[in-house]
This record gives sequence, C-alpha cells and structure tokens, in this order.
Amino acid sequence: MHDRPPTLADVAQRAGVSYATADRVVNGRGGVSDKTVRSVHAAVSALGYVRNVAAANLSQQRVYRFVAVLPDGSNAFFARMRALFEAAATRMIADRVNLSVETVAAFDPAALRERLETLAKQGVDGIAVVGSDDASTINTIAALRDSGIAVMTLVSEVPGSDRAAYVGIDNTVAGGTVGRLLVLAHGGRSGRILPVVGALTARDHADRLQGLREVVAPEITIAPVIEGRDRQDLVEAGVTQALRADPSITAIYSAGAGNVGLIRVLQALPATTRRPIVVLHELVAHSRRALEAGLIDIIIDQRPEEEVARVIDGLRLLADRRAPILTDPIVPTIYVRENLPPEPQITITGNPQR
Amino acid sequence: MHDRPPTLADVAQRAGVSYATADRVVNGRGGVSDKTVRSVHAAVSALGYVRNVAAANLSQQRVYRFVAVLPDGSNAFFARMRALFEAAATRMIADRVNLSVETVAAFDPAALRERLETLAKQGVDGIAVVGSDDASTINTIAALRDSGIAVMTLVSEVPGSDRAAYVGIDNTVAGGTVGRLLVLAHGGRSGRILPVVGALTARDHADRLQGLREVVAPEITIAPVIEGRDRQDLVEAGVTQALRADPSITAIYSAGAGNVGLIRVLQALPATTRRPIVVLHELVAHSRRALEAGLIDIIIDQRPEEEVARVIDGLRLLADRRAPILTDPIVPTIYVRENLPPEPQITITGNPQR
DNA sequence: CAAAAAATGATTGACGTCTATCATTGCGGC
DNA sequence: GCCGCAATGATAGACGTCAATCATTTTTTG
Repeated sequence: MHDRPPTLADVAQRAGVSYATADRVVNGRGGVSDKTVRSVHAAVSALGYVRNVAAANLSQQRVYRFVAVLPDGSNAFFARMRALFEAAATRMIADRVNLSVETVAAFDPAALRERLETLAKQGVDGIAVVGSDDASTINTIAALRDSGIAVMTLVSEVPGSDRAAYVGIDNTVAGGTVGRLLVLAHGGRSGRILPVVGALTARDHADRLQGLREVVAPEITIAPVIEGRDRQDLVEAGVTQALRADPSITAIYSAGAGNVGLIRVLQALPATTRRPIVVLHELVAHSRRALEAGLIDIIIDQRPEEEVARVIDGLRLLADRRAPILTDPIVPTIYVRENLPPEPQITITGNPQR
Repeated sequence: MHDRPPTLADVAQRAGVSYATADRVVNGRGGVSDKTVRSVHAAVSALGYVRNVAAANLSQQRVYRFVAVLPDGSNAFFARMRALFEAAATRMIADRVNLSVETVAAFDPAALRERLETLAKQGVDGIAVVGSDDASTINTIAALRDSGIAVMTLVSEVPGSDRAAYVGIDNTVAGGTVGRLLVLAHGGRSGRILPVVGALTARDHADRLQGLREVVAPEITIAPVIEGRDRQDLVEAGVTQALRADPSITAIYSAGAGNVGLIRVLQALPATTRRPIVVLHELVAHSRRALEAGLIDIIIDQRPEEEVARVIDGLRLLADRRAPILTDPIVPTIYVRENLPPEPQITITGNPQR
C-alpha cells in the first residue's frame, strides 16, 4: 500500500553489490566495471529508484545561490518583474534558495559582462539574465557555462549563445497575434495600422513588427513606423503628428515602451471621432488603467509571473543534476477589459536583516 | 558572504534556551512559559530562521499522497488534464510526492461522495476534485477537511464549500472576455451571436453566457441558445438548423463541449459566404486543428497546465504547514492561430510497476 | 606466479529536523 | 521543607544521501 520509495540501499541489495558501489554508479564516480554498472542500472529501473533530492541537498548543505540580472531604469515592466523576483525570493527561503536581483545599466554590454564576471567569481549557482544580442554577451555566457554556472536568458534572447534555456516570448509570434486580432477587428474592411516601436534596430521590436506584417497584408496597410525611443515624450509627439497627418489610420500597435505618452494622446482625442483600435504590450499600472478606462482595447502581455516561476524552476533543475528542463515557449497572453487579473499587491521588500 | 542559513540550534543558542525548548516552541508542543515563547520567537525573527523543509520531511519520511479526482468520459479536455497530471506525477517522484489521478462518474454526486470517502479512509494528504454544485458534495468536502485532508476544487467551483482553494477560471469573466472580443470584431456594426452551451442548467455554461450578455448589449443581439448536451451530434444538428433559420447570425460562441459537431458544420459551409466569427472553449486536438485550418477564429482556454501546477503547489503548501496559499484566479487565455503553443508531446504513461 | 592495479566492500560522520525519553531545575502550596 | 507539577535541559536515533577512508577481493600484467 504505502511502501516507502526505494532507497539506494535497496538498489544495492537488489543489484547484489554494496552501497558504496551503487553510490559510485549513480553518482558517476568511476572505477566500476561495466558489468556492475549495468546491473546497478537494472536494479534502479526495476525498483523505480529516484534519488531523494531532499536528503541529497541536506547532506550537502546545499544552498542554491541564484541571481537575476535585470536592466535598470524606470521601466515599469522591469520594475514589476523585479518585484516578482523579490516576492519569490522570500517564498523560497524555506527551500534553501537564495535568490537575489541585481540591476545593470541597460544596453551596455561591457557593464553586463563585468557584472556577470563578478558574479561568477562569487560562486553563484545560476544566473538569469536579460540578454542583449552582441558578441561580448555571447562570449560571457559561454564562459559562465564553462565554469559550471547555469545561465538562462530571460525576456530577451541571446541568439547564438549556449544558454541553458530561454524564458520569454517569441516576438514574431506576439506581433502575429496582434496582427490576427487587428484583422479580426477590421472584419474584412480595409484599414491602416500605425506602428510605434522603441527603435527599429532593437531586435525584439523589429520582430514584433515583422510578425504583424506577415499577418495583416494585404487588406490592411501599415503606416510609416514611429520610433519613440521608449520615451513618453517622443511617443506622444510622434503619434500626435502621425494621427493628424493621416486620418485613415484605424489602429495603433505599440510594440515598445513609452506608452504613457500614447495614452496621453488618446485621452486628448476629441470624443466625437471614433478612436483607432489600440493594442500595446505589457500589463503594468498605467496600461491597466488605460484599458479599464476604455482608452485602449487590448494588452498583450508576456506574463512575467510565469516567466519568473519558470526561471526559478529551471535554475533549480539545472543546479540539481536532474532531467533536462522543459522548454515550452511562453505564450503571449491577451488581456481585454474583462479578463484583467486583480491588481498585484506586491510590495517591494528589502531584506530586513542579514 | 555565504553564511549558511540559521538552524534551530542557532535559534536556541541565541534565545538562551536548549534545543528541546526551541523545538517545543516552533512546533507548538506546549509546556513552555510565555516568557520563553517570546524570547524564542524573538530569536527566530532576529536570525531569520526558516525551517528547513527538506530536513523536516526527510526526518519524517514524509511521502505526500495526493489524488486528483476527475470526471470520466471521453471529454478531450479532461483527457488532457489527466495526461498533465500523470506527467506531473512522474516529475514529482524525486520530491517524494505520490500523485495519482482517479476518475469518477460525471454528474453523480453519490459516486463522488463514495470515492472521496474511500480516499479519506486510505489516508490521503490532499485531494483535488472537479466539483459539482450540490449539498452532498459540500458536506463531503467539509468532512474531509475535518479529518485533516487538504481539499482543492478544480475547474469547477463548489460554492459554499470550505475547500482550501479553487483553481480554475471565473466563467463570467471568460464569457465577458469573449463578448469583448466579439464586440471588437464587429467594429461598431450590429451583429447577432449564436450561443451554444451544454445545458442552461449547468452553472458554468450559464455563467459564461451571462458574462457574454453583459458585455455585448446593446449593439449586438443574441440568438436563442442551443443546448447541445455536450454531444457532437446534437451540436451539429442544432447549429446547422439555427444557421439556416437565421441568416443574420454573424458570430457563434460555443461555451460547452461537443465542438467536433460545430466544426463539422463549419467545414460544410459553402465557401462563397463569409462564415461567422467562431469562438469556442478549450484548446484540444480538434479545436487546435480547426483554428489552424482557419475554420474558427479564437479559442479561449483555461490553461490546464497552469491549473495542474497550481493544484500541486497548493496541495504541497497545505500539506506542509506553510504560508497560506495564493489564490490568484486563473485568467482565461486567448489563442488565435498565431500564438498557438506547440502541440503537447505528452504520452499517457501508466505506472510500470507498483 | 608474484606484483601491481582495478574493483568492490564496509563503515563512518555530517546535514537539520522530528520525536522520544529521561533527567534536572524552579516554584508554589501546604 | 517537602511534595507535586510545570518548565526546561540533555541526548539519542532515525530519515537518505554524500563524501570520505581503509580493507579486501578480483583481475590484469609482466
């Protein structure tokens, strides 16, 4: 009925070897004949032996030390992600997981490299990093991996790097999803989408735009792209001007940040005209309020909650030498007014003592 | 730098008491003076002591025994959920979690009660059950709780029961979300939605419809509801007839099961006419194919993957005596053709040995 | 066939917690 | 001042694994 799970001692007995030998096999310490290795493995699978992780970690006094490296700045999305990491950190203390969040100057490969190397020296078990797509970062990640540190990329992939996993959305998919929804919303009628991005050179923004283009053509055309540098003021000015210049615009897709500026434009629109359909990225305080107020229609979100959970899970799996981690992509999620989740109550808590 | 987390021995020392007394306090064994209790608690928070769950479980040889009770039948959604539970079960062996899935006759409170009582006798730590909204079930859940078994309701809430938590979507929210998307898709034009449900007496289906109604009025009207009993044949017949009878229908919302029938109708539609916008629930094999083929437009999904993960997490938190579990609702998720996740590769694995 | 090398066995302490038992101390009541 | 009881201390074994050490056996090699 409730037979306790088999232990390594059971395995040894069944294989007809000593505990020491069984241990040598399962922990790959070498110095065991092939025949014995096989018989131990046979016993393992016959009994369904699974290493008791709790006991293993206990014996090693293992304290996982993980660090999430996020870009600094006042970006609302990363502020939220930071809060999520910190909340997770407190929850994980009981599992001997020491998780900390650090920030590093955004768009600065040299600073990132330095920070990562410092972490490596301090003896960290795993790192989650918001990548940047350059050679320096790729090399740094490779070096970290070589020194046995688990590295995962988060939110933004580092193509060509041998990170253990990428946790984040596929931006082409996200753009395509927006495209499909806009096609639906136009209901077969023609239309014209105004795209707003941070910069066309930013890979994620470009990918989103690309995904959009693939889906909406040919019924719907795309107006010249506004590059808002993720700054509210520039976005505000750019959108205002574009709307004035082109009255045929039926929809706006903001693929980057600086949406406070966009929302201001929408608030200022005359109530008489039908406003364009508006889609933007990331559920944060201001976008939530805009959606609730009916200023925008759709928020497409990458669900930082799930990303954080996946990262922690993944880092732990990598730190234990367990099964390969699962790599399902994060699916960008659609919020409309009706399915908004309750406002998060997370307060940012520093460590009270150390 | 990497000071190991404090142990209970550290706490005892700091509080100036013996290990035994510290243990009495943190485990609430009583027989300790108030003054001592306070000083131990002070030491706990001063040091930031957190019980090492791994060590605790190890010492108790704790094997969590959890059971998920799902309704039987050939329902694709529950088949998927079952597979997810089974996949999770294998992953959890290393954590000494014994998770099994059982089925019980659908819509049969007596059978459900009997099954639950049997489980209680067998000494289960936690149960996740797809509820049914009746007095018998409410009482059974109360009895389970009294005997110290953690109970969570899954997919379908049992209102008025004192389950520890409900993991599932709010069906009114789901219906409202569909409503909002349909309003968007009509782009200000009038329209007429054909609703298809299993039965109007089924609370979840009724809630979805209610959510829809609240959002779409007044521009969009709602045709008489088809009750398909979740059966393909009835759905097929009903929808065929309704479409023939009422050419003004611009959208179909299927809130229940039996969607294979609906999809057949859509396949049979003449290519000349513009087909209505179609929204239905739950991403399963046939709905996925229909979406990929462009026969339908939107799938609204309750994300059984996340539900399963939450259930397991919750049961574990309840079984350890840890912090109260988080009760964020599951947000119904929108899939269009572009953001479909990769097809799950889960194979249903029975336990090879016992 | 002896010596060297490889493989295996046997055993031990540590990890942090839980549970139990028994010993000791302090204190109030009478 | 002694009894009884409450509070506290001291200690030990168990949980399953890991990482050692040292002893013993088997195999290989020259």
